[in-house]
Amino acid sequence: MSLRIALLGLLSAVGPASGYDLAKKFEHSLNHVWQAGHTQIYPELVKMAADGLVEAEAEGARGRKTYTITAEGKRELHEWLAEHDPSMTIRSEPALQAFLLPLLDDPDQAIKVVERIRARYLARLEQLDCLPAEGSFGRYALSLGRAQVRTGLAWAEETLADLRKRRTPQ
Amino acid sequence: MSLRIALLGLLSAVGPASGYDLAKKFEHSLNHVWQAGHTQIYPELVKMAADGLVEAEAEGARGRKTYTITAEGKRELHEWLAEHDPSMTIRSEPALQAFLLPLLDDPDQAIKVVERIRARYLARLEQLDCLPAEGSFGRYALSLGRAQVRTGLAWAEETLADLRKRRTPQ
DNA sequence: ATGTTCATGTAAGGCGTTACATGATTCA
DNA sequence: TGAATCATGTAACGCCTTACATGAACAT
Repeated sequence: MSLRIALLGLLSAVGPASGYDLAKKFEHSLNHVWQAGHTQIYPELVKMAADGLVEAEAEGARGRKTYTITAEGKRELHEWLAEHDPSMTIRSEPALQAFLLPLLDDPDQAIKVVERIRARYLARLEQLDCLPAEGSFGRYALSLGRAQVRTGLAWAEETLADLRKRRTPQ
Repeated sequence: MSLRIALLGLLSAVGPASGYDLAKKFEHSLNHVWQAGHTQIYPELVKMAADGLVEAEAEGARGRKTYTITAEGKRELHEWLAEHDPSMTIRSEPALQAFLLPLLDDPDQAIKVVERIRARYLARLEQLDCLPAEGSFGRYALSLGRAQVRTGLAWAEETLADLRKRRTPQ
């Protein structure tokens, strides 16, 4: 259901757009919040049009279809935002690897794992830092996303220090 | 694939266990890292047994089946931990709501949304604080999980302060 | 002419959620 | 006897990923 909401939110924020545009926006502005590729977005827009949440406008150059949010779509969006209790479901592969770390007897191996996690967080942080302020629309989510990644990075640094201390007790 | 890994990790850490046990462990120790209910776990264990990663032992009382990790299972687990580049895929409903906040013109409405997010993070933090040290097996993941939740909570507090300032400019 | 970007889709298969369904054991 | 807990599963449906497939327009 949240994919719909994300699409409605983008349409509401940036105005009419094609599936292609929305896929780009996803990558550049919602990336740290929700993920979806064009193969998920195109069919979903068709369903949303069938449900009256968006309207497909006349095709333009290169088969381009422009979608616009409807009043009904805006209503659904606002209702979700105002009423929906956000689920705390989490599936984090870095955290799963962190969970499994004690299985590695060799501290050097554990260090390698954490170094890889650290590199991933770092790359992600750089990616977020390059995001355009973008009319500052996504500012709240961006500050949350950045903080979360920085937290992951800090955890990695601390854990590395800890593991290195254990490796060389003296 | 990660569900398998999580199950192999638990079996490796706590020894032979039933699907029921594993579902409980999931809830009490992997909760902030990965989520899965018994309806996902039971069929997965059957598949894993077919793939030779675990062995189902004789049935006990009340139809209980005990699973043990095999050498092949341990190999897969260690390989994943050592080689797998963790995916950064994230789908966070709180963050999606944060993203959409600027759509609300009324600051009071925005405040309500953030207050609900804050309450959810707070509840989650209390839940984590009640977790048993549990032989401290999940210690690294727990510290990461706690830090992540605290970050979300801090974001909510800051955002509330910011929104309240905007509401009453004087 | 060739490569890149724009633009759209389908299909198969796996992962995840919710609802449904059953029955034994233990404790009050 | 009745309620709670232990213990297992199936089915339907929806969400997500990966791979496949097509073609127009534009820049070099």
